[in-house]
Amino acid sequence: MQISPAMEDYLMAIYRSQTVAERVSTSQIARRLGVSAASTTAMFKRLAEEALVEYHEYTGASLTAKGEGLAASLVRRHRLAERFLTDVLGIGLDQVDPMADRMEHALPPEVIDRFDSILQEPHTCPHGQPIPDKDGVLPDLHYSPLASLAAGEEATIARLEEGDPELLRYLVEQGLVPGARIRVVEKHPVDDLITLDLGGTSLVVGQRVVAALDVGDVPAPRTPRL
Amino acid sequence: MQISPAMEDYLMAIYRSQTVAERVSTSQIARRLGVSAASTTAMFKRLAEEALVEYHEYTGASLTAKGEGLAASLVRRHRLAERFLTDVLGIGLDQVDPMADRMEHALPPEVIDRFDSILQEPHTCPHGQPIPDKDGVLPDLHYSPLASLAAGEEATIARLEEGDPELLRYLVEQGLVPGARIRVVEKHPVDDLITLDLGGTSLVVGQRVVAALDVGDVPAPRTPRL
DNA sequence: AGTGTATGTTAGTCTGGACTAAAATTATGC
DNA sequence: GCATAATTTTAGTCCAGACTAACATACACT
Repeated sequence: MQISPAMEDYLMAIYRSQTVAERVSTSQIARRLGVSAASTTAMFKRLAEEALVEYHEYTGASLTAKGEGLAASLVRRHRLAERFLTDVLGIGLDQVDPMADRMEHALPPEVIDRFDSILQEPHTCPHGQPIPDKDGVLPDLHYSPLASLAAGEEATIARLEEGDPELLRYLVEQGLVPGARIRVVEKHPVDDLITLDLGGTSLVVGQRVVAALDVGDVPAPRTPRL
Repeated sequence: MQISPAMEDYLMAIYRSQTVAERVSTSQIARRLGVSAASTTAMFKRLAEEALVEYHEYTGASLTAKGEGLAASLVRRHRLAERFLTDVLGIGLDQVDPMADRMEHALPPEVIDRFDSILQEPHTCPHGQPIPDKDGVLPDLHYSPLASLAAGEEATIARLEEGDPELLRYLVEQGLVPGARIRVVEKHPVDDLITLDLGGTSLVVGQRVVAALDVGDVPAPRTPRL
């Protein structure tokens, strides 16, 4: 059978929800995709028929090797599309995720390959999420959470969580994007907030909003070669 | 109501079939889209409900002003996508039409606008078909059919018919693409064939296969500005 | 261990877009 | 001008993918 766009959406959602071969629940995926739990159950069954997931009633599903390979290539496609949108077309970081959601199902493999080489084989999307390589292997990026930094420490922003579009728009507006250099001014353990200095301006954010990278390997956009 | 991808396909097909406000028949569109006549009838009705076409039973449909405007923007999107695929990604002329068919429904307006400016507002697709401008107005390109040339005359290829993928592949392989300079060696009126000289090699083609341009305005690919 | 709440699944429905087969209409050939 | 051919429309079906409402299971707490 053919893999439909809907099946691709579910596969990606499972891939992104599942940490090291854990089962993923119906409601988790339903929430992530904005879909009813009943629809998710139905799709879990279809995916199980295709041997893309292993599904056990009432206890969730996990990707098979086949499913994981496919999902990795779909995530790769999505993240390369995002990189292309920002780096080549100059579209804002806060706009590319929904655009890539729309576009990804329609991008032929040849186009993805061209994106990859034009962008010089990037290993992160513009938000800092890792891009699986052609064999589905994720680069390991050893980021530290912002919460792990002590007051006074400096770091380079490496990744933003993609969950909340509203929040993302705000962070981009404030300049808190991958590559930005920050310094921790103060930590507020009680309410889980943290005060940052960002090139002179000061900013208060949640400790889980961004991930910091404390080594020199900044995933900044490179100039595409054409 | 929303315009679905299927509706877009039908609108484009009608737009491309209809010469100056003529009615277009059910079977014409069915053939073009590879779909049954019954499906086309059903869609004509849906489009009529949206005031995108004027539909009269048994005698066909024609685009309304609203439908024509929308169709023009869809054709624009398709042809700009093709130009992008050839000029920026370096994909072969004979492969881009089906790719653009897949991609077009998923390309947001912002992306189309970026394509347009990166490509420096091209007025033809890579096959030489005109690209409507933002107001839906087609550039008039005054090409002469190949059949109109006499033996000995020279011309620049301006357009290829997109109908037959197999034929298109062959022509591209032979180098008979927009921008190529040719000379008519001999005309065979009986079997409707014509012998061309193409930079030293000789080639026999049908008289309606390509359109020739006898002025200097060659729609060659330009270097994209980035 | 039993019971209440969370979460999951089943059953039944809807919609868009395709199909085939049969009926209706228009076009064509003699 | 009428019979037949071609085209178009209708009627009925199917499938994917969503939904809601009702039922089933699992988990958590006393």
